[in-house]
Amino acid sequence: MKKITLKDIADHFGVSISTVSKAINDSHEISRDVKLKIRQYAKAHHYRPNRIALSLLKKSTNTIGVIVPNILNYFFTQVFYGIEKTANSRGYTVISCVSDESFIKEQQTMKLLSAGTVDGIIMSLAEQTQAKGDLQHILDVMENQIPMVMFDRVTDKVECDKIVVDDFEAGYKTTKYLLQTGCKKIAIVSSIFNSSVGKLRVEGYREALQEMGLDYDDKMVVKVGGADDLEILISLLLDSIAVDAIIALDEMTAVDTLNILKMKGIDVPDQISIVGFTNGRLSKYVSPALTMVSQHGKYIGELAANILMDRLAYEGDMPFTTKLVKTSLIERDSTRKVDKNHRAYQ
Amino acid sequence: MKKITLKDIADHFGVSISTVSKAINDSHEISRDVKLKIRQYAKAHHYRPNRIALSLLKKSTNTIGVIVPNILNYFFTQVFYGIEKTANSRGYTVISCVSDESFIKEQQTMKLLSAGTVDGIIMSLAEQTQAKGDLQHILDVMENQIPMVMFDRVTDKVECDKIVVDDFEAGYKTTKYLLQTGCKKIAIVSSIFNSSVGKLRVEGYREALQEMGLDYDDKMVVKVGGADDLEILISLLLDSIAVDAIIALDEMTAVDTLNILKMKGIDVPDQISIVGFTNGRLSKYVSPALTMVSQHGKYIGELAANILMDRLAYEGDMPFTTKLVKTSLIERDSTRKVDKNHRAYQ
DNA sequence: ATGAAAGCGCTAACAA
DNA sequence: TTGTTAGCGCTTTCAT
Repeated sequence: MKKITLKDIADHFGVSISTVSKAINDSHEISRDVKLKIRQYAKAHHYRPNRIALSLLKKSTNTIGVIVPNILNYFFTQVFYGIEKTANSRGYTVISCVSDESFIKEQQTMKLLSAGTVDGIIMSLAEQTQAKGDLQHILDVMENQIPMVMFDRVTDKVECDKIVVDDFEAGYKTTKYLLQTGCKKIAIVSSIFNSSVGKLRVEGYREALQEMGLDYDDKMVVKVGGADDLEILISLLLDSIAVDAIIALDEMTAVDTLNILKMKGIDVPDQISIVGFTNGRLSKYVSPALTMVSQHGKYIGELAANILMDRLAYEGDMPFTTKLVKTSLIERDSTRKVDKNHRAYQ
Repeated sequence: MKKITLKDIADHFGVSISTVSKAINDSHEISRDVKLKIRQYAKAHHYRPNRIALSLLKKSTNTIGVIVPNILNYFFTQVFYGIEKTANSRGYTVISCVSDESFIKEQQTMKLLSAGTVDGIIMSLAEQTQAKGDLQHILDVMENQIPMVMFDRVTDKVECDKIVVDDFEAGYKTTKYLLQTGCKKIAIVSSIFNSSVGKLRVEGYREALQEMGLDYDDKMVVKVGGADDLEILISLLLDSIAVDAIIALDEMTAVDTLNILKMKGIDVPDQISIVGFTNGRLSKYVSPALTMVSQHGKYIGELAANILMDRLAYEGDMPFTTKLVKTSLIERDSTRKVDKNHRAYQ
């Protein structure tokens, strides 16, 4: 059985296409019996109005496009999950694309999506794009009047709705927490030093140190690139400075760091505390279970989808908003307990 | 700037729409200079042909729909990643949907996708659908001439291309391996006893036992539902039988089981070996690192996408195929080393 | 070399 | 109550 259209039904009953259309849309203009037999026939033959034709006519696709940098990253998976669920519940379909942290792929994808395929876009910038700073492809989309929500990795150069994790506060809060547990020499291991997110966390860290009258030392911020050997970098760090805490800016690095320290016979958290970013699936299963910063990925996804769909539904203009989502520190066993006396001074 | 169409360009130059269309598509019918100025103008104004209009005309959307039961499950994330990458490289867009293991949601999603939105579908059945056994919605899609590839959780009731993990062999191989390491009392902990996948693994397990002349005991197969407390179920198991190996049918359960055994002061692997299914991100980070069965998710995704797109590109009919993808056992530290003498007998 | 017209599947204003 | 027509944006014959 081929796909059935209004025309097929019209021909079958010898009526006009518009009669069939009206009958199926339960118009009052159509007589009881005609309506009945047409609807019955349509149901029997699994008639479904062609969404493409509808989209062309209505100039709206009921579809939103999502571009995430890396779907294998649990944070983005969670965001995507939140988006999909929310969009779905409001009758939208989701086209999902992965930029794979590549500028070119992001650019191509934006072009594709802005060619009438989606009503709006939710995205987080690829690392390469952030490093490069070329955002023309995104500005083009905005000029095309396609509403967009950016989350997590955003940029000031584009005016649109944004949802950002309060990464500055997260860096600040985490550092403060470690200081409260009595740590003094806090290092950072970052695999995302090119992204806004990574930079903000480091700034928050810096602020917390400064507030306590501690010096910021560039050597304490270890940058790990794809090809680098984390073990060597950490060894170098530990050899030159008596570190007593490490903040890892992503989950994998946190776990890797933990394992490296364990291999070196260093006790966690007695000798060195570890806090990791992005509370995913790994952290609670390693031992000691890692204290982590949760970014509430699913919530961010829901929020992004709702903001976008609200804008799509709203006639007239809405000002752009930027929502700041706070992180939560999930205390587990890779950090010492907070020193009560010390805390009293805060 | 609003979205620009062929008509806008035609009006601007006082030519016909078809001239513009031809110019943009670099037709030889159009004169050098007209072509040049039109193309230039189009580029300057970011003209992009409307994909929806194209789809309607060509009766093909260059889009494939993917339905996975649970995107938070790393296996499915991997498959999705493979699909997205492959589809993209061949010029296809991916609409991704999550059934959330729900029959209703799967049904709705199928309807949506089959309304002309996609050229083909890749899917894995929701657990509820497998339990219920009602596949009408899927048969409808096939009747609508929409090519489909099912992977992992498939069904005999639908004729289409399929990719299945050789779960029988995986269960068999895993059991055999444990026997070779000297284990005799092997239990299974399953959270997916309703799915074809779960059943096949248990059958493979059974076969391996039988081959060695060992009895299959129903009590050795522990079924964990969502509300059940794994710890209690494992305690009950261990109290009644002197188990020396446990096969966990998903990664989370494997890790949970490991932690429960450790808490009970049971040594892994000396007292009890553990093998888990689906090699994800957790397994290698826990200690002892878990021996796991890898299902090659990304590869399955690539394969599914290629099979589907090959079929879409092919004129004339192709017979349906079912590919059986073998699993790999990744030996780590939660199992004993294979007993060489024992192996000699195999 | 350029344009007119038909048509993909559908809805909606307007006629009958 | 039913039908005719136009049009969403595009390509593709078939004139001109």
